[in-house]
Amino acid sequence: MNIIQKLVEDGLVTDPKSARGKLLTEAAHLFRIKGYDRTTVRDLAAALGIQSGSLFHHYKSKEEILKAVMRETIIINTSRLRVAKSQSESHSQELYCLILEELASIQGERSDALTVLVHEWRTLSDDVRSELMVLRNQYEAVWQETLMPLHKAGKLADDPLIIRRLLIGALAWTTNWFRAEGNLTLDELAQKALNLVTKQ
Amino acid sequence: MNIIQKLVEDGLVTDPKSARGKLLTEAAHLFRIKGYDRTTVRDLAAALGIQSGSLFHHYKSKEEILKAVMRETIIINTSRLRVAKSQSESHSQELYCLILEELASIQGERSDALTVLVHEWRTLSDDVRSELMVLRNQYEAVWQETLMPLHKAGKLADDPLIIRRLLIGALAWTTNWFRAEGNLTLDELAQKALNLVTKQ
DNA sequence: GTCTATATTTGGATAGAC
DNA sequence: GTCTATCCAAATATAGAC
Repeated sequence: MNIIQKLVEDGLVTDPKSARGKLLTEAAHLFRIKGYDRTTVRDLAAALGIQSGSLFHHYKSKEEILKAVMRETIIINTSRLRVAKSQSESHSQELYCLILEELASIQGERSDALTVLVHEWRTLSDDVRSELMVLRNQYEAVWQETLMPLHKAGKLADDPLIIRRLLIGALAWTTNWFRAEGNLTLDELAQKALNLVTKQ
Repeated sequence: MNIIQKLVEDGLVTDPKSARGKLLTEAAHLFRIKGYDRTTVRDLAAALGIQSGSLFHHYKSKEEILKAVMRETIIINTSRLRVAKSQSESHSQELYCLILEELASIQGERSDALTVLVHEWRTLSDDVRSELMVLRNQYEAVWQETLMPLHKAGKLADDPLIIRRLLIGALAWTTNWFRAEGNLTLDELAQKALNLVTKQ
């Protein structure tokens, strides 16, 4: 069974096939390409083929929609990281898997939601932001659990917190230039990023 | 004479002390902390101590203000890069200077405008974006003039285009975590970034 | 170069019917 | 769960006086 199906069954995320799920998918897409502020509730409703008033049956405000998009994205991606890691046999390989998985999330079919998460973070009200921060910290903890042992083994180019911070930016930015159709594959890119942060 | 004074005299940027210059400085600041879309012309006018209608004497639309902020930022920072490089005696040292200078721009007194440049790029209309792209390419050319010889000398961890792309993201992201008051200095951070992208 | 006053549009959100 | 109709607030931009 795939990750999302399991999370749906556990009641942690919305079923993408339900009305609410489609709303979130479409919202993520529009928020990504137009930006949250420039996406109107009328835009979103039109994309779903319904009237704007109908949206408020599902969420009580536009920000609630953004919050839901972000919350579910973090939950899904944290699960993806955990699964990706679990198949590894060494910490080095774990790190490669984490990098590849984060790149895949940024470039893949759920790229909309993850891009929105990065771009619209400051758009959130303080309350919502700190609520979501708890989840983000869990996501980052998965990285640190791999980076710290590597650092202790002397295999990291710098300390884990610095490495991760530089890596977040470098990987997130790929959304602005990497294209799957190009002559560089995702695996190759992940390998290049791994090379930069580990000692040879 | 400092860089900005020279650019003002050459008519390339607006004098920061003029009414228009103050407008741009304040706009950069508000666009950065609130985002372009959430900054209203009334916000901007209030911050300047004038009425909203008065803004349109200087620029004919809100987007023209954003465009001016970005245009001048790229011009100023391209000049800064060139000056920073010119003091170097080797390509390696040049690269260090470029990294440090870009970090300083992101963290320093002109950080507002540069942050806006990165964050609001997609906010621009297609026309304005391609107009500004010409200037951005000039900025990137300064980097490539240093990176390519280093690569030919076998001192770069990967090819110049990849290195620069990963570096852009890593450096831009520092705006989200680096604080000058912390125990890491900008020079140390620049050195760490340099270490990652060059072969030891 | 700034003010006042206002035109005009657009946005988020609500209420009640179906 | 969606529709229709609409309220209300907020936003960009304009016009003409000073």
